Amino acid sequence: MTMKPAPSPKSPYHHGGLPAALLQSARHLLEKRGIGALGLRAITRHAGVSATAAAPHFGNLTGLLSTLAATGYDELADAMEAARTHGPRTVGLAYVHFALANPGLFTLMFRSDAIDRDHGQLARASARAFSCLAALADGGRAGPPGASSRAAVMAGLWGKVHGLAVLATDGLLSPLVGTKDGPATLDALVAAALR
Amino acid sequence: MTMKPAPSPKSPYHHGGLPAALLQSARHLLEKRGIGALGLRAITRHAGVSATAAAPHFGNLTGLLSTLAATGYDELADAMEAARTHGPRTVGLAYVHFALANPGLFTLMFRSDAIDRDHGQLARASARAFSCLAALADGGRAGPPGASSRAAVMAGLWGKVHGLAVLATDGLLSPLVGTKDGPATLDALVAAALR
DNA sequence: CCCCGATTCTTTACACCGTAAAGACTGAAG
DNA sequence: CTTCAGTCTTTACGGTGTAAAGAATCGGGG
Repeated sequence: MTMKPAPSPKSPYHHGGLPAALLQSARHLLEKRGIGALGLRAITRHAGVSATAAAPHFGNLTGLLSTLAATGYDELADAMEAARTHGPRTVGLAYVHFALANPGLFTLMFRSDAIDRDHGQLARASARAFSCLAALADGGRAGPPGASSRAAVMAGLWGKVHGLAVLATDGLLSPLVGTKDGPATLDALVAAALR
Repeated sequence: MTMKPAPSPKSPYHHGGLPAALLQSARHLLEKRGIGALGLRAITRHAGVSATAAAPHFGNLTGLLSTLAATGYDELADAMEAARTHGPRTVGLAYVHFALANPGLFTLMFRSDAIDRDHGQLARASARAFSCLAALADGGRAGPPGASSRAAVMAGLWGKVHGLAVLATDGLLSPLVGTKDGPATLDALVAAALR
């Protein structure tokens, strides 16, 4: 086996880590200039390669963005699993915190017209993230008095958490912070709403 | 005052109701072919005018889409106000029902990178729709034992309703219907989750 | 060692997009 | 009748995603 030769930045051919570099450039543009700046030409330009250099690795723009969204779902699942050790109530907070920490990526992960939900890597990663929520819903289900179906409590929990995340990242919750007798920060508002 | 001459479809100039016709074409394309098909050229082509005919009325594509989104917020506010007479609990259902009945329009209404939230007509209409939810949150607030702040119950209610609407229109809730002992239809799932 | 196929990356080209600019046409007011 | 403001068309420009063909490089089998 040959040691990886620490990609020399001078050679124009065989970049060495182009896929990772493109994903990094895409994520950088996504968070710095918004989702509207996520063009194939902008990404490749930022990575210093020609406009069609992504095709051998990702096929087309949708493939690249789907792979990027997959890494987002992986990170989200990791965050939720880590939060589960701090008690089940904190995993909803972890969901919203991930969205607020990576607003562009979170938005991309739910842009069904920009990504391909059948993309292998993306399908696997999103299934893992969603199963975290399902496990949480099962755990939080009380005895038989409520008698809500598994699907209903899952939808209710996911809906509330996801809605708060979407509204918060879109800035639509900001008018509610700082109001009289209300929470002073977005985090506090979300935490209070999740009770 | 002169009677409006019932726009003759033969004269190429002075269409008569171009703004309304363009909005109708846009909405048609939006629901039939998805939000990705909402291009200025596609809309004007469908309306039978040249590609730049929308500029005098809407300025640019963002202006047209913002106006379309404004009509969506108006319809949503109407639906919620109508539902309020059937008891406060049904207005959340009205929110989700509107999203499911007009998935493309609902998606557009929250695409902050495709519309201009400062657009006059849009800002007015969305403020009206959001104030309906605020009123609902105020009405549903129980006595002092809960002691949740106004902002917190507003965020919780809006978040849950909006999250269910978004997940449902994106098809992410469909895998939950028809499961063992679960609701058989999307509507039933949403209604159960909103309890 | 050499060569050859597979892979990576570049250049070129094409169709499409949003929209700025300038011209043709129309309705109405003076 | 004249004029003017508003409407719609044509043309043109820079931008996009990506298909196609060529140059450069790597890896493995003679």
